Amino acid sequence: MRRRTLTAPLPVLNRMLSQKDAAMNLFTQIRTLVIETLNAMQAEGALPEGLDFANVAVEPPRDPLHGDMATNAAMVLAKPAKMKPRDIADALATRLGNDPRVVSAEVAGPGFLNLRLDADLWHGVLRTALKQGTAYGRSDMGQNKRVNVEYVSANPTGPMHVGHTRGAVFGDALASLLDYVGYDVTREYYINDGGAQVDVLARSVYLRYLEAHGQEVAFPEGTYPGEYLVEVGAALKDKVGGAYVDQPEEVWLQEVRVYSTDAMMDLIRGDLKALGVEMDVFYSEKSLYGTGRIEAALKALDAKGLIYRGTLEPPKGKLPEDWEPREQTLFKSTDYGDDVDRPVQKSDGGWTYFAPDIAYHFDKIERGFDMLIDVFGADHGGYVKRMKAAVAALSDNRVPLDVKLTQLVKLYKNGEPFKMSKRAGTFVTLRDVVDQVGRDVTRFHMLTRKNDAPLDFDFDKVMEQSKDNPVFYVNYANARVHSVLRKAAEAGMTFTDADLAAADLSGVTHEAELTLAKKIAEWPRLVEIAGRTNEPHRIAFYLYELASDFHALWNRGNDTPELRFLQEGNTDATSAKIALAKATSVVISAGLGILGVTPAKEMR
RNA sequence: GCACCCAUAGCUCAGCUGGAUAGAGCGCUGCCCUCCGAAGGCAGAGGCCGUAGGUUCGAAUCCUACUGGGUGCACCA
Repeated sequence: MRRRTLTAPLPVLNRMLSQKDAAMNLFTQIRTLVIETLNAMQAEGALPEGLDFANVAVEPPRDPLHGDMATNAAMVLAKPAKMKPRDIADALATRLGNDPRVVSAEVAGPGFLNLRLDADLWHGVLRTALKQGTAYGRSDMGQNKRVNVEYVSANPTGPMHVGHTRGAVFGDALASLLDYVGYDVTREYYINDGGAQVDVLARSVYLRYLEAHGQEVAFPEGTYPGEYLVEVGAALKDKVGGAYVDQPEEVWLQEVRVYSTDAMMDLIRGDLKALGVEMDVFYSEKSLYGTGRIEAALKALDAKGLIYRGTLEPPKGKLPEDWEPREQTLFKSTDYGDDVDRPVQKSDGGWTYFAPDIAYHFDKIERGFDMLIDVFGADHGGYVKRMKAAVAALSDNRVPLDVKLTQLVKLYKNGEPFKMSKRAGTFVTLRDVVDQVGRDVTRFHMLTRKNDAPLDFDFDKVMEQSKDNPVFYVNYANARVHSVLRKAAEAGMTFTDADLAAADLSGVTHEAELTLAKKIAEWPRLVEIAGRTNEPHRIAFYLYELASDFHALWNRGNDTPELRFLQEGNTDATSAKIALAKATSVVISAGLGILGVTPAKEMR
């Protein structure tokens, strides 16, 4: 059966190869062809038995002049097969050349095999994109595994600021990306409402409450003087009247804590909404206290012999002033790759912040997730190892935890650094950013950099309508497609995607057109790479390249009328050209959808 | 002192589970356009991928050691 694939007619081949790969990813299709051919070669004795084809790759060549796709098969197999790479490559080339999809197969360099593919394959890609719409590129790579993406998790002590914004956008895009490649994704926010910072919040709100009662108040060190608490204090006054005035903390602290965190979470939910982020779960840290959850998690670790009483060595090189040896309850995280064991209980018997975090991740494991992802700010980098250790220990290495760190956002205004200072009140919040530049621009721009690289955000530049601005450039490409569709309709030509998918595309042959089609063919592959690496920024970069190829073709139309999408008075030719344009738009829409950006149909 | 992240063109950055002559934008140089297919186009110069070793048929990519930057380092979250 496998050998027959070499001589089977094209439609049969396509059907056979497409079943598993859903026919969407041309690269995996061709890779399958290569593997099948290698199998056939083994059966014929042209290759020794027992070779591992896992490292055989089919990739786009760096230089398009080399062809459409390249495979490293000969080089990877040369050693285990005890053959010369050229010999394998030659034999493989001859056989692949017999496949109707392969126009030419040439050996190059040290043993690369460069393939040129029949133009109809690229046309097929366009048809697939038009038929499947924004589902084109979806993958079953995730096998419906359940993944929990925890992101934002800002302390409920104030509005979200720019740093949170990046984490929110990144986490949200990552979650969408994973959904797109076939994971069952839960978006989750961990509310840090259990620690001492909530007491600080409560006291700050209390001061605003007194202020609402006409008292003169001062905000000592260690309280939050932010204006945003004024209305919370006033609202508290409306609720309880003068009940807490001049009362000791025992009377009001618990109540005000709850009241304040609720108010802050309302604020944060509003911020998230403004950014278009919708969480599936808000998980309260506080809910872990006094419910036995923390104790249960630590007991699970204890059962594995990972909890003990001990005294840590002082950190070398930089001894804290008030250092003194202290016996604590420790988690033996060094068994799982951490540098030192970590305390879970303070000397006064209370939990450290790490304890509820362990319990929280234990809870995620118990909820049955196959994979966990935490998105933290880069300043929490030192926390990664212990968290991974805890998850590894609690799940017996079954549940992988990937921690993604987001680097700083540096703000600029017209090229000048924009200094932030909480004291001076120039504290830039998520709302400031979204209100000024809009949700889409914010989201896209936040993803134009790898998560662990610092990001420049210039309020003016991100709004610029020019090629220099990726947000604009990508949207502009999409707008141009829709402009063509509108113009075509004015000229009496309207096309549904089904019309376009059924159109005769044999006229789409120009190099600039095929370049664009090939870029569209790369989309499913790119998505899988981005999904595998948990790197949504790759989507943004790809979209920029796709837009660039589209604009290049568009510009060619200025000099070469045959390359214009709109061919006056020629419905057939126009439908083929527009199929290409619309397929581009489909991919842009799919990509922007993952990033959480609304594709623009026109520029204003 | 230790750990983690980073180091690629003058600047800001991409670079796929290791692949061919390392890419993009800005800036620079030259040419073209100033046409609503508009918010420019085309071309060119520009690189010891921080340094030194190692693994490999093959390294910007993996390993080791350095150098330089960022972050974090017991009872704060």
